[in-house]
Amino acid sequence: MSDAPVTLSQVAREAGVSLATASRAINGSATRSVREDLRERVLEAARRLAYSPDPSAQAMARGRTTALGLVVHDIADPYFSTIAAGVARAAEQAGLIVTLASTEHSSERELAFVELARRQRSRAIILAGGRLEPAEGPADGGAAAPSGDGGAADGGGAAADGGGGAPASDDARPAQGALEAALNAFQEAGGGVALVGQPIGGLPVVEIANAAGAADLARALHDHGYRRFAVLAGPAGHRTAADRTSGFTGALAELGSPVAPDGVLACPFTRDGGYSAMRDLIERTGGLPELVFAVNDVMAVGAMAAVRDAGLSVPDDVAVAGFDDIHTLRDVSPGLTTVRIPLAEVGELATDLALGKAGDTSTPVRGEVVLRASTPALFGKERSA
Amino acid sequence: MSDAPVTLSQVAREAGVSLATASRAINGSATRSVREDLRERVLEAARRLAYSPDPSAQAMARGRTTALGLVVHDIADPYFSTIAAGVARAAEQAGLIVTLASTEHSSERELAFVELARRQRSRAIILAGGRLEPAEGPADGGAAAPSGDGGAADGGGAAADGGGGAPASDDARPAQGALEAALNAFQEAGGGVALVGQPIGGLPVVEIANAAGAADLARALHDHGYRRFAVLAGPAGHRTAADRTSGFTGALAELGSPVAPDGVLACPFTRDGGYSAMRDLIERTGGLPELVFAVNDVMAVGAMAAVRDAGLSVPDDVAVAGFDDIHTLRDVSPGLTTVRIPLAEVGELATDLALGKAGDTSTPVRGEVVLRASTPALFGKERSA
DNA sequence: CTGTTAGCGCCTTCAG
DNA sequence: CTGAAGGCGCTAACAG
Repeated sequence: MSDAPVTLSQVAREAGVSLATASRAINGSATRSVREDLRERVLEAARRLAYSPDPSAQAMARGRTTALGLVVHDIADPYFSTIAAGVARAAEQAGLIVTLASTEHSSERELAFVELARRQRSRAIILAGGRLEPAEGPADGGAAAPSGDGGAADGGGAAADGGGGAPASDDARPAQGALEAALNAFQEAGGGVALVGQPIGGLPVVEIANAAGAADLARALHDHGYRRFAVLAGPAGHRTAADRTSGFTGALAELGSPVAPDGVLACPFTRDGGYSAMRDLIERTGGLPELVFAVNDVMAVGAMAAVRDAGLSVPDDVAVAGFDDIHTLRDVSPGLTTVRIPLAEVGELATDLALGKAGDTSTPVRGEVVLRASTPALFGKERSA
Repeated sequence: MSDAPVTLSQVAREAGVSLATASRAINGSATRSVREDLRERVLEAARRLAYSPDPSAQAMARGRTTALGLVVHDIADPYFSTIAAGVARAAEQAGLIVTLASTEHSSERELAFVELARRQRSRAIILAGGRLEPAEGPADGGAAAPSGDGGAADGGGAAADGGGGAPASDDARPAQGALEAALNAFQEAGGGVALVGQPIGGLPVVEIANAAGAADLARALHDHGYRRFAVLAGPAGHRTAADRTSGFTGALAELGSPVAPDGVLACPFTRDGGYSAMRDLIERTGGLPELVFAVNDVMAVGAMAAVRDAGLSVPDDVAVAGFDDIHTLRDVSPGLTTVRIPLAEVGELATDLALGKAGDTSTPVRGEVVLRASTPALFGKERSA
């Protein structure tokens, strides 16, 4: 069965019309219209021959592709893969092909992909995940903490959502600037852009109300009777982490239960980061706080593991809360209190935004506090100091 | 900053050579070679102008794209997203762009994507995820079981918005045949193909030793003293599920501890499937088995949730084991005994295979049994009958 | 309303 | 070894 791809001209010949007519019949030309019977004949011929247009040719002729670029830090991370699912769905609905780029946290790759998208004339590009401001490596605060079993070597294979922003420092600025420039160039070239997380320059962004969500969480926990908190705050310079941290501590300060300065621990945005930070907290003299808020679920799960490994219990010895409500983690035990972010919807929203189907700005996506067993209500009972 | 993409001819002009020479200098023509100084000049000009070829144009001129199609059932599923991470890495290394398709379990979409890949002249295509053998729908054994919190619906919500396709699928069988045909056509058209999971026709496949892994697991558990088992077997007709089930039960039969026929429960391949099947098992008269093997980790986690919701404990009342060793689930408590499949490597392997860099056939990927706290060794102690 | 004619950006025979 | 010319499949001005 030789299967040399069917071309439009073959369809035209089969239908007995000219190439142009066939083209117009198939993708309803905006300007010219085609007589009904002819169009029927063309469509019929196309169907018979199983014709399907060559995207590359169309792209070249039209000057723009049918591709939507999606760049994430790590597609294996549930945070990103859920967003990707939303993007995939919306893209398909829009008749676009999504090209995936998993940068593995390299901002160089990220930049390269944006440029690729531009010269490839992608219809739009979606950037999920934040950029770190300071140098790249130092974020890794503590040593990786292996869990009981020899886990797969995946050090960072955890959540690393959002995060970007610009700490007023002047170092490491170039990468950020280059990215912004590339994005702007892409946009000027007619491409749609959407960021997920925090803004860069004035580019369209699906903002996630990190601070507000964290503040809501703080208030809910305070209502539950918690007063002494600690925060596993993620790496310095990580915008998402910083927003969640400040939203949380800010709300508590207002409630009169401020978090002590040494109650805010910097650590990697990963499972291992949460694990080691929690371990440090446990080993510290002075006792545990009543509740530890990890700025994302994956870190929270790492923290819970650290608690268990220390022979302690969640929530009896310390309560734990996270952020994101990663679906795959829905059944950890005890159930993890968190702030649910509708990640798949965020992906769809970002797609619409990038495609200009959602206005220029989108309303920030607000999370919803989900209280579970990891943070039971405290009825007057106090914990050891 | 107007940024009309730089074309090759601009580079040629800048370098003072002809278009042809520029082309040859840049992508080292196989036949003709270019004088050193000229090539230098061209390369220099290209660099200065930040030239980068237009993939669409190249694709059209060369007759093949630089795209690698990856089609998975659901990119939000950690199983697939981990494979995707491997594919993304290998593809980047090979200089290919990966186009992602998340079919949401619709074999029509799957087929459509394969055909898209063909007419789009993708360099290669990777299909991950098992196809169902018999009919499609009946797999949905039990009703979806919501967990404590109102989680996102995850049960069967799949091909709901299938659009208005014509394909009146009588008995899903044709879909399988059509898929195979499409894949063959793609291959004959010069594209590389790689499947992940089980074979289809004689196509290249990265096989996962599901039966062997499950058998290893069964033996390990038997060594631990377990004798009475049940299996949450996934949907009927699901090849992967069936292989894992038969591997497990087969090994046990050999060991003299066969699983009773009614100890094998069909259910969806999802978290909710595992949950409801386990609930059924619990509500059944006759008591629980010592250990329940769910054919994948996500189901196992659902099963553990069901146990907890029934006021029982894992592993005190019943031990649970899964399959895959999903990284994100590494910290569930108690630690889940499972069979580790190096999913990211599988993705890389599949990419190499599809690109013809790994021979025609690959050796099956063998899993590794990982024993954790969900299946403690049984030292003579018996459980209620 | 339909057909003819240029290209899109690049690769690749062909001459020179 | 280099330059000129043709064509990939399709769309979009132009005629007719």
